[in-house]
This record gives sequence, structure tokens and C-alpha cells, in this order.
Amino acid sequence: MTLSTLNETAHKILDVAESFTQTQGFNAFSYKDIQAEVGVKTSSIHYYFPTKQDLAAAMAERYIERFLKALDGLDRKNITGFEKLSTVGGIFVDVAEAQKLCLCGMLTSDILSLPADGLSELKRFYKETERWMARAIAQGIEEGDFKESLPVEDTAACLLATLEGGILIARARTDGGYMQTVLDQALAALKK
Amino acid sequence: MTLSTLNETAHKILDVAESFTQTQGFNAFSYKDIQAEVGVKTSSIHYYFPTKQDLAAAMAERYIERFLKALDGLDRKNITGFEKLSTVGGIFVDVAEAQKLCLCGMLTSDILSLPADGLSELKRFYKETERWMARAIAQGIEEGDFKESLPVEDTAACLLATLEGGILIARARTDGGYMQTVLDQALAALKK
DNA sequence: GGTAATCTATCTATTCATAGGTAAATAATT
DNA sequence: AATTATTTACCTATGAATAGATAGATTACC
Repeated sequence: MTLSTLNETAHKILDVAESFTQTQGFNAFSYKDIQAEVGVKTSSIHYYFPTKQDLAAAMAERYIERFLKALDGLDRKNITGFEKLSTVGGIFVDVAEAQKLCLCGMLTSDILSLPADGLSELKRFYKETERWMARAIAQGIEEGDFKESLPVEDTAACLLATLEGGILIARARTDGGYMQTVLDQALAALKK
Repeated sequence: MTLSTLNETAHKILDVAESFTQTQGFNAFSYKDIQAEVGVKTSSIHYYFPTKQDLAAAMAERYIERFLKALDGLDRKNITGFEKLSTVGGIFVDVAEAQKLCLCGMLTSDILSLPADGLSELKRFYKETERWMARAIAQGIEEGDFKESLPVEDTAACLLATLEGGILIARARTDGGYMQTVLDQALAALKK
């Protein structure tokens, strides 16, 4: 989709589409809804994203690039494995508190409405995030914070599943603090 | 919705709607799609479920009743806490292998398309399932299988989140066995 | 002038929903 | 028991609204 060529309007459209997707789901909003928020006509939206599937692909690509870049940014900081996981977990807590879903989580639930290559983008998101978490867990073990016995790959898979699931369930719960509890518990389980 | 009064046709409609919801999402199928599968006209579907929200409510109610009854059935068996959790986990593995989502998980992702009281039904599903899991974990502790240190409520919340998240992520992964791995790891983390 | 960005206007298909009808089963009345 | 009324479970036909999408005109910018 060559994200770098997108101008301000295109980014605004993606912002709104992303927000709608995270709150309502990919099939629950229309170009007209985007028009109402962005202030450009539906035909202009089609100008940038000819089909809704193009829109989905662009949204996913931008989101994933940003997310993985954020993970990369954490690696450049001089922080512990625990702090890395805690920080990323915090992002999920924020999303949960906004009553949203992770964009990729929502798109995964709507996966049959996506273009075929959308699948591989989502696959990449989960794979890369898991790999990053596995490294952070390994770091935490080396630092003496986490149990040595942990199988890092499987534990990372589990942790990501917990965060994605927690963020989902949080939508159906009005008791605040649920997602933070889940995160705290998930991280506590790694500790020595 | 007085589920007990529903006749065979109504149940067939719910079967098909449930399957569509679990695979595609609540907003990704129409009454016409149901018509094609069940063989009754859309007008007849409206006869049983006047609005699509009524359909959602009936679907959720039936699913939750069945699910909680299945949990109750496990309590009546003479099995360990570990076996209980393992059996329920197996249900999630099966759903994941069918590339489906838990009906409640999918409805939670589509929660803004549901009637207001749909929220309380979903809330009930998560609360009750967590409570059941907490009891199973407590049983496992008593039986000497699980760590005594586990905070049962939070651990249960975490476990359910892991299962719901795992089932979601499984849709974006073609590598079979992912969900089983997540389940195994989640249960292993409870063990002494 | 050419290109990029946006608009107006329109199209086709589909969505959920309703109106009104019918045949068969069931219940009520004589 | 026979007749009448009511209900159940469908149907055909149609409507109003919305969906995604396109064509072609207009404006803004380099």
C-alpha cells in the first residue's frame, strides 16, 4: 500500500476507520460513517481506498508497522525484560479502558471479510509480537527476575493470548481495573 | 426469550445463525444467508425473531445456558480440578480447530451491535465461567496438583482470557496445534 | 497545462423489515 | 360430531434505507 505516500486526508481516513473498527468491528461501519467524521465525501474515500478491503489492508499495515516500531523502540531503551512486558501490557490496558479492541484482534475476528493477504499480515503481527515477548521473557530470566524453568516461546504465546483475550472480555465488564488485574496476574506468574 | 417454547425450525435458525456468527461475525451475515441454509424464507425468520437483535439475544441465551449446563455437568462427575479445566480447555481447542470463535467472544467483539441487555448476558457468561474456573483451581490446590500460592479468582480471570484470546489468535495461524499448546502451557503454569 | 484532490450525481445490490395472504392444525361452541 | 373460530407456520410481494462503488465535472496546486 506504500504507506509513506499517503497524505494527510488519507491518514485522517485511516484514523477514523481504525477507531470505528476497534470499537464497532469492520462490518459495522460504512464509508458514510467515515464521511461524517472526516468531512470528505464517500467518493473521496474511494479515491484513496477504492474498495473497503483496500482500506482494511492499509489500516492493518499502518497499525502493525507502528506497533512493531514501538516494540523496537523499547528494545533500544535500557530497561529490564519485566519493564518491557509491563510497558506493552500497559498499552493493552489503555485500549481496554477505551472499550476498544486491538485493531488486529478485531480484524482477526472479522478475518473472513478481509482480503486473502490480510491473513498473512495478521499472522505476521502475532508471530513478531510473540517473538519479541519471548526475547523479553528470556531477558527477564537472565536478569534473575523470571523463573528459569519457563519455556519462553510457549509462555510468550500464552501471554499474548491472555492480553488479546483480556482486552476482549474487558468490553463486557463494567468493573474497572479488570484488564490491569489480568496483566498483573499474568506478569506475576512469570516472576520468581 | 423463553427458549423452551422454540420449535424445531426456530432451533435450526439459531443453529445456522450461531455458526455464521462464530465464523463470520454478527454483522457479516444476513437473513438471506440463513434462508439459504435453513430453507425457510426470510419472512419466516422474522416471524420467529422479529429483529436481528432478537436473534442475537436468543442465540446468546441458548449458548450460555448450554455452556453453563456443561460446566455444571462436569461438577457432577467425580473428577479432579485439573481434569475439569483440561476438559473445558478441550472445548476451546475444538472450536479453535474449526476456525471459529466462542459465540460469546464474537458477540463481545460485536457488542455495540447488540441490544443493551445483551451486555448483561455476556457479563454473566464471563462471570459465571470465571467463578467455575476459580472453584476448579481451588479444588486442584486442595488435591495437591496446583500451587498453593495461586490467587484463585485472578488466576481464573487470566485463564479464561487466555482461552478466549488463544481461540481468536488461532484463526490467524495456520500452524495446527497452536491452541493446544496455549492450553497446555496455561495449565502447566498452575501445576506444582 | 497538467495533475491531484474533491465534489455531485447516480447506480446496482443488498439489508432489515412489514403487509397481507393461505393452508393446516388446534380449540371452542353448538 | 359437526361447525366455527383461532392460532401456527409458513408464503409472496414489496418497501425504505443503506451499502459499496463508479462516472464525470469542478477546483486547487505546481
